[in-house]
Amino acid sequence: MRPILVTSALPYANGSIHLGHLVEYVQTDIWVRFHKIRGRDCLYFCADDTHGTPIMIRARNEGITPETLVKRIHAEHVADFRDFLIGFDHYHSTNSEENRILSEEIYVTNRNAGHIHTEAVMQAYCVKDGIFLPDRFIRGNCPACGALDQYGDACESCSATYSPLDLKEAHCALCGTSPEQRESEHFFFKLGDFEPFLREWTRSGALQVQMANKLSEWFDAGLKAWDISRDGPYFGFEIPDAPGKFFYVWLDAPVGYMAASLSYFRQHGMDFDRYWRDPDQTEIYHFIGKDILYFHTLFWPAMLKGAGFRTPTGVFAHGFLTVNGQKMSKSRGTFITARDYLEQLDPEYLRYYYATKLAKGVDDIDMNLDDFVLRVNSDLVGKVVNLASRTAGFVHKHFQGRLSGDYPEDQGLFQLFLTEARSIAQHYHEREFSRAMRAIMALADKANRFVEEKAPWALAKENRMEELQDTCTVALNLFRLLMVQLHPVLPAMAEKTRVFLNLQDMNWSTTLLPIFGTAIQPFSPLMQRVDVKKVQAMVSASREMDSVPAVTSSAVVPEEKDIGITMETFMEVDLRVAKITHAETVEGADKLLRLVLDVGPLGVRSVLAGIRAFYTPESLLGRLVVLVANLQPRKMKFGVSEGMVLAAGDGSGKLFLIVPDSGAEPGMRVK
RNA sequence: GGCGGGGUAGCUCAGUUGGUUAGAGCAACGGAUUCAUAAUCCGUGUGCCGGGGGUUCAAGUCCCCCCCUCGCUACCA
Repeated sequence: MRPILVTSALPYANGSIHLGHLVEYVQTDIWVRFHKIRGRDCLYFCADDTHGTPIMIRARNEGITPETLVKRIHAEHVADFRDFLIGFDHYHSTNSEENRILSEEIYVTNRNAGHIHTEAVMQAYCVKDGIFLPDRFIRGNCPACGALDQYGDACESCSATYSPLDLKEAHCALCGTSPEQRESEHFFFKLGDFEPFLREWTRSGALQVQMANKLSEWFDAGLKAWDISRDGPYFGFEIPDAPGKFFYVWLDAPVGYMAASLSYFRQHGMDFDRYWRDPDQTEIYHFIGKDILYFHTLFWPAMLKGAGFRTPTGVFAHGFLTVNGQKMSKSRGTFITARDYLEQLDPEYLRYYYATKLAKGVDDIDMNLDDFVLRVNSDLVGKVVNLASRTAGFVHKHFQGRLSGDYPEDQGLFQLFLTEARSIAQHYHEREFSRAMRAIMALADKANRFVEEKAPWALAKENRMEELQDTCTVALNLFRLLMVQLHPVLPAMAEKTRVFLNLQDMNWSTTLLPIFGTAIQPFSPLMQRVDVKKVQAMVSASREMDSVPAVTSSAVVPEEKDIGITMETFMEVDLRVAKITHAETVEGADKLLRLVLDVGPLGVRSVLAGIRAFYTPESLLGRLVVLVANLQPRKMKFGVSEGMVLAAGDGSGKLFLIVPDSGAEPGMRVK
């Protein structure tokens, strides 16, 4: 069996790891651990993706250097991964000497082979900030529909696409000044040179069929040269023989896989070329999100090919995570960071839950929080742990913690578990984790049925000691097999099991023979049930974190996403035109007026508004106002307020109601 | 608007190349049991398989149209 090298996509050093990222790291980690406990030579590498404009800007905003920012985030990421039991052999950084050397080598070799050309490009430049502005860093009004404050490349209102040059009243998203156009020489990687090679490689079995299909679309559209340079100042590596020009972050990001391994190989006196030059000696697998397929299945293999390196054996894409059936959302409290989770819950709950959902396809997976609690408690605590919990007591009470001297008659269960282990292993290998979990739980059911049938509690009463000990010995053996099979998913619990049963290890092969005649440790709970309250606490903690800067929404998306709220976020506020049908002062409240509003199809609302000082009830009757219709009802001293009426004010206390133009009807949506 | 994925029991999902009365886990309900972290065991499902057409001896499974939903995307990686 050839050694294998495995990677997960590099998280961008611009934000925290969240539950969406973890789908990938958990998936990869399970796969890696599976190979390791089967005795396969397997290494797992990853790194922080550290370069690019967003990092540079964020560091500038925080008044620190990009290096300092990147270092801080690195420490945070490493801690998150460690606590989620992600077992990297090495976690590196793209802002490293190894990465610079390799990036340069890949570039220079490709350049010398004629795969790089230059071309003048017109680009927006902000004089005040002193940088060229990526499209997403330019805001202005849509040239097509006039919508205000749109990005430089497309209008989120009317869907028009355009060049930032066409944007009206274009201004820098950072400082607000209007950018000027400057011409600049850019470097391009001639992807088209590699078309024959890529067409073949993508059909070589390295990709899932869905992904290969997607690629054929891109081939049909034609492969265009890739702009790989950015003008300084830019946080990244300067391009050799091109002062002031830097590698675009996506050029050196995947090289981070190599850099991480190089750093590790140097520390361990291992041969880099054996892995990265010779496809006959080793295998290389990349786990990625489906959003970054383009980089990993076109640019990356082409760059490697052009530089004389081997190409990956396989690229495995997974889908996105939804929570409660919807995209993660800060306002719903479902944008949950790794740390928010860890502060309340055990990482192995999540690892197991993801395992029950993961398969080899690219489908999105849903984390339904109610389902999460029920599933983990029922499967892990109720079925698996319970097996040990319900039998270990007898072993200690009656047999000084010793198992039977010989392995007893067990109705063929041990053998059955071993047979099943073969197909479970196959599922793991094929990344069909959900099938593996189902198969394991089916075995756990069988083991519990066995205990039920033998009724050890009855045997104890009837003083049938030998049968009692035998029953427990069988149950604990079966428990051991289950825990070995779950080891890739639940490494911490597997380790606790190893200690509990006094075993040497929890590897796959050592389970071929049953244990007997040995002593076990007293049973202590191997896992606590998921507490619903903790889940709720996690959700509300996440909701409170509204003000934190947005981070990228999937494994690696390192471009320009960090500015402003999205249209979707805005649309979550349901603003409606409402007609005041009744207004009155509130007894005992000197600032409030009670308004009764007609909101058309939404019915009638009673709202308490703090505008008594500026409006008399009589003056409001029949007027139109704007209501926040989906605000949670607020219980106040003077009654419940079912929404909020919008008013303008400068903070000094004076308020002016926002009034819809004539013609608007109650119930109309404001947008 | 484009592309892609979904729409199967209350929930999460399986359903191979179309072929016996459509399945699993969880939940629910009834019963048993009490060793166990109220765990376990037995039993219980008349589900317009999103809708409408069509192909076929036979369709959840193939073809066409439509609806809903999710994600991505917005001549760009």
